[in-house]
Amino acid sequence: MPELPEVNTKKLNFDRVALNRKIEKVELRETNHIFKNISGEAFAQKMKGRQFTGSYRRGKYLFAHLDNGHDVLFHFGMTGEFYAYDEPEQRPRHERFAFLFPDGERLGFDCPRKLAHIYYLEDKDAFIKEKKLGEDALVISEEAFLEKLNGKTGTIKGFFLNQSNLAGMGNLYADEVCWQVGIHPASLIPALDDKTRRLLHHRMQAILQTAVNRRADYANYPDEWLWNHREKGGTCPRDGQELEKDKVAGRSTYYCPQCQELKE
DNA sequence: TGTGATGTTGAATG
DNA sequence: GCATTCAACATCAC
Repeated sequence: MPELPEVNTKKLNFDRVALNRKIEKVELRETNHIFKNISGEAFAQKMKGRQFTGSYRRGKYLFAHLDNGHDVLFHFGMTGEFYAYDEPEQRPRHERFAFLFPDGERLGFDCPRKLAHIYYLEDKDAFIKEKKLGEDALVISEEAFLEKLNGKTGTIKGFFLNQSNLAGMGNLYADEVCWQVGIHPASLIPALDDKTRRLLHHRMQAILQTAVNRRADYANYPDEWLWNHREKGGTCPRDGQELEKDKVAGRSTYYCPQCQELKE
């Protein structure tokens, strides 16, 4: 689930449930590997009595601002998810911890694969700098995008996946952008002309904005996108060719062998 | 039963 | 420093 549009939807849910409510306590379940720079117990201690006052999404990261000036950082990995519920028996199966509010409602953080990361940050800007996290893909200017591409020698897909270039693109949206622009995901950046580079930026933001507007609800993505055809035996919505599957930049990649040109 | 899955990181390699 | 590949993290679905 969690690329930029999916995380944006999680932010909406988080804001609706958690903002400006006193946190009675944090309930800890099995949290191995989840908390990165703090123990679960210390995290629970710090949360007690606090409130979230706002949140900020950058790429796939969600920074939740606390009333003491610090931030809780959520990264959802592959399977992280918020669930809000009122009754204990509604607790999701792989809940790692939950915020309990005074009226008894809970916001649980569920993560079967434990690939999520939670940080407690006293200085979120220092964290962003340290991680070299790029600008958010939805708002990065064309100029900054071109500047990031400048001098790179790898594949365009690898560029999209590296969060220090820009933040928020993941495997599925990267395939979608390449398909819509009509270039093979393994195309090498030096071989891309200026027009193609600008088109990549434009299509990327159009796709992400549409996905955000549709709340990352895949069933409502346009059928003329690659998205809902991106599977074994799927065919290209443009020309009906059977899609091919390969590994590019170490990740499963779908593309149309007929209408996506490999530039190298 | 084995394989791969929307992510990140670190190690090893070129 | 850059880019790539691999393994690890742990569980589920096909």
